[in-house]
Amino acid sequence: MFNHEGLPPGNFGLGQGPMPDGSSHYGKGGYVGGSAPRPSQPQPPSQTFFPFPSAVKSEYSLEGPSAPDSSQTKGWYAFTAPPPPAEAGQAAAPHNLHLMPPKEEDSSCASPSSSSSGAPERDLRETVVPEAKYCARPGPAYYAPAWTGPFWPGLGSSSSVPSGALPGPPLPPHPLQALGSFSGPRPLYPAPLQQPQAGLGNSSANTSGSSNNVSSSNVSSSVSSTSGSSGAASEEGIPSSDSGEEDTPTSEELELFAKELKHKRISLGFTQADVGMALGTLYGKMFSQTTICRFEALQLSFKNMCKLKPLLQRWLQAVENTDNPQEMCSMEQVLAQARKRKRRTSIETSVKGTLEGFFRRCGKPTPQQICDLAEELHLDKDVVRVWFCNRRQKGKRLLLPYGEDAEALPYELAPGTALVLPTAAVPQNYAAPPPPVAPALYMPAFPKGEPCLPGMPMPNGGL
DNA sequence: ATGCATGAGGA
DNA sequence: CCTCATGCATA
Repeated sequence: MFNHEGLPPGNFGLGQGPMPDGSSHYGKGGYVGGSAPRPSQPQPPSQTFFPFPSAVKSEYSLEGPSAPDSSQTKGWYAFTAPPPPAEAGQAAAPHNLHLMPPKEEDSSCASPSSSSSGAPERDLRETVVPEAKYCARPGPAYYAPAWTGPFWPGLGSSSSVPSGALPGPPLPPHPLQALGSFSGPRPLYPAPLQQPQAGLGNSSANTSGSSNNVSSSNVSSSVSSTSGSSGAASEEGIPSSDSGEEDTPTSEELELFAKELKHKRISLGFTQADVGMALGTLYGKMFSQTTICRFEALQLSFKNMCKLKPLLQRWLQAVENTDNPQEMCSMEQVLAQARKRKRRTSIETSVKGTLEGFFRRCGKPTPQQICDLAEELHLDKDVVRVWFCNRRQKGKRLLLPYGEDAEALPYELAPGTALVLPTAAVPQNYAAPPPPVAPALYMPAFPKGEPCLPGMPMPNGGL
């Protein structure tokens, strides 16, 4: 049963790739272990590597019910000691999973027998943009710290960071010089609004109105919390380069802004991570490269885009008004939360195909179905559940043209109509409907798309 | 750039 | 348990 013949395609060459034996990437030397690119010699202070407190043990003992499959990763990051990959069994990779429908009935949602077929989801993604744009950064930003609050290195200024709550260690002064690669060090930080960066609790912005309002003496830039209902309150102290609407911008405006942002960012030689950190200095709320990336690619929810836009807008202005924008971002994240995070599971392509197939038929499987599916696929139930959550989330992002009539795009398509999800790096244009990109069909058209289970609430309606 | 994960908040 | 915002880790 375990024919794990197929190594996940694509984990070779890539420098940091996982082990070629397909045994997933657990080992990876561990960060502590030292295989990590620890700068042994003087290096730009970019990547500060912090030693993980050996104390951090995973309280998550893996051992789940399932044996380590090539595809799963049950382990939690135990920084201390990467358990030997029980490769032996290697099991998994149930290629021929017949994914039986849940014992009981349901032929409704299962039986994608034909599925497996490699269904290369987006693995063969086209654009592997060689990030030439990512300038001067030696490497990926490791560990974006949980935004530990604003920190303005050089700025002796008032930066009265309301750090009252900042538990984190004081950030060491940064040798910005390293950035020399850029123009040159110089004081900057235009106007660090030091706002009571409230919400340190990550939930800050979610549904409820975010509380990021930058209230500083001068600019009361409003981080319009478009999110909630509030929205009001914003004012425009900021003459944004392009549309400075603080309130719900239109899709086009967002799109435009995203482009502008990206363009300027690149022009100035900043990485997305830089920008994310810069936001931290300006607002106290830092964002990861991921988020910035998604913003630029318009891959966030409309609401989210609206929320972030003001922040980014302000950043743009800041860099534009300063002599040395470079420094605006020069900070390094210094530490990370050595938190235990479940190791990222690497789901095999074939398995993904199966999941995808299932998803087509049923975007919202019942817990039971999830269980069954998990069993079939030899995956953890949670992994499957999360997969569906993420898939749904992705589906929304991709299918919804933002704004209004989004409900017209149900997940389930006409039977037989293989949905060509614009999965790839299709920058979903907010305004214009994304052009039919290369047909990235993952699965052969399915036999039939039956509705999910009887009581299955299809997501579309409830969007 | 994107896949999988986490966690707050909401039923 | 879901949605949503977000991020680490990876490709």
